[in-house]
Amino acid sequence: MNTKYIGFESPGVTVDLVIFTVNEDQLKVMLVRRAESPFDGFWSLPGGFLKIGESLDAAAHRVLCEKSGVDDVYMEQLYTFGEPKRDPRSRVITVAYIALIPWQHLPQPESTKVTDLTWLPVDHLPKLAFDHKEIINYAVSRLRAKVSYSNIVYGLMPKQFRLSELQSMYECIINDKLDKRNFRKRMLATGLLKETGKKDHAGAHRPAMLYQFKSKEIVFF
Amino acid sequence: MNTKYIGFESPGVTVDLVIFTVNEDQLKVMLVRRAESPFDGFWSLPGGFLKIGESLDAAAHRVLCEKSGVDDVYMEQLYTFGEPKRDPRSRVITVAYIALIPWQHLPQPESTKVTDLTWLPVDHLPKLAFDHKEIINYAVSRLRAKVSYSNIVYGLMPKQFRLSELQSMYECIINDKLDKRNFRKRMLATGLLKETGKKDHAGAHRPAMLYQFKSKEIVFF
DNA sequence: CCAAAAGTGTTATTGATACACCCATGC
DNA sequence: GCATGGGTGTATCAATAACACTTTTGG
Repeated sequence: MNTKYIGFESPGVTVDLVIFTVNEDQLKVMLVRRAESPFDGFWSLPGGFLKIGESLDAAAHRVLCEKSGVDDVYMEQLYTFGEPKRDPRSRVITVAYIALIPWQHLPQPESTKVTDLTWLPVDHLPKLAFDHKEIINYAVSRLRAKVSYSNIVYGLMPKQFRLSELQSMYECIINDKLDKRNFRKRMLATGLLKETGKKDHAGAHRPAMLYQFKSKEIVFF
Repeated sequence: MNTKYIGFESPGVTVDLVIFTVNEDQLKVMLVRRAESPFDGFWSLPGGFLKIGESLDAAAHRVLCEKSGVDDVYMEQLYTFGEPKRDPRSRVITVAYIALIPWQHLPQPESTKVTDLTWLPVDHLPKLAFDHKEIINYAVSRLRAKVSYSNIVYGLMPKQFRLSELQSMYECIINDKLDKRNFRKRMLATGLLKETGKKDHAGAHRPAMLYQFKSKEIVFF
């Protein structure tokens, strides 16, 4: 207890992560199964208590690595949720973060029988622990908004990709179809992409040029 | 101390307010003088510890009322700052809020000898307590950005105003001149304003039509 | 040779910008 | 009657949106 501030008993402080990926043309979020009361057995956001001496960003990175096995992804603070009753046990405020991971970069894509971790489409979520659905909804709206005025999708793309893959990434997130020619024009006009020179023969048809982002920087349009 | 979470000693949690107003064609922020160590005598943001049972928004409103004497103003959560050493005494994380108050609505506009409260232009701040200058800079950049894609200036205008006053409000915030005809065209095109029918004879010359916002709602363009 | 995704330009519309003069009032 | 801020319209430019066919490859 923080003895310097008598009368202001400190709430617990956690970080919770809304980790997005896109797979099977769906925007999905990572959830972990709770193994204790309250909300025993419910899906919840990955999170944890802030450690003394640890910055908020560091705590978020720690949780990210623990649960996803990856680091070096796009992450930003989302919002801080502090309703008094959001945790029925005691006062806990949580600093929520958004993280983006390309599906291809995940160590174990849906493999093995990890039943305590899953990826669910954001538009069909079951009942979740605490106020986590509210947090996810807010994160989704932030992501959807930001996609339209920044190159934040960068965080969800693999190193190299076809323009058609980039387009369907946008389409998954905003849940709408885009015109192919206008999309390509706009993307190339940003100057943020470069051709790799390589072509992708993976599809069963005409090979596509592979592109990559010139830099990791997220810029606003 | 939160006995349920042994090993995760809780940091203190505060809210800090970046309260903006515009006066003398300058964007200003409210500062209060600290009367204790650390940073004794320095200017700092109004703030306070979160009380048990109090939501973050409620705490922010409480501080707002205490310091400004007004309620019912535009307020939004800004960001949560939690660097381990931001308070040299002990671990404190702070949830920062932005609030906007029309200068005309302030109870005591620079009156009396309140030497422990002041309004300073955001572009010429002295050294402040803690990381408060960083918080203000972030708040200013958020406000400047938001002005360009929302009607957030609503929060800084009195009930009724001339279009020229609205324009100079924009100009103060973005620190740039705007074209009068284009500005009026754009503002009226939003459909958010209505004429009051009244004319303002306060100036020494041709009276101006007074306008007001149709609703308190903040909308994005 | 056929199915499927890759790739490519032009036109129309809309919104943003630049710009200068007359008007109404208080003094 | 004059100084001052109030009030107005048009032409240009830039960005966005709509739209369909040919090309290349794998099988």
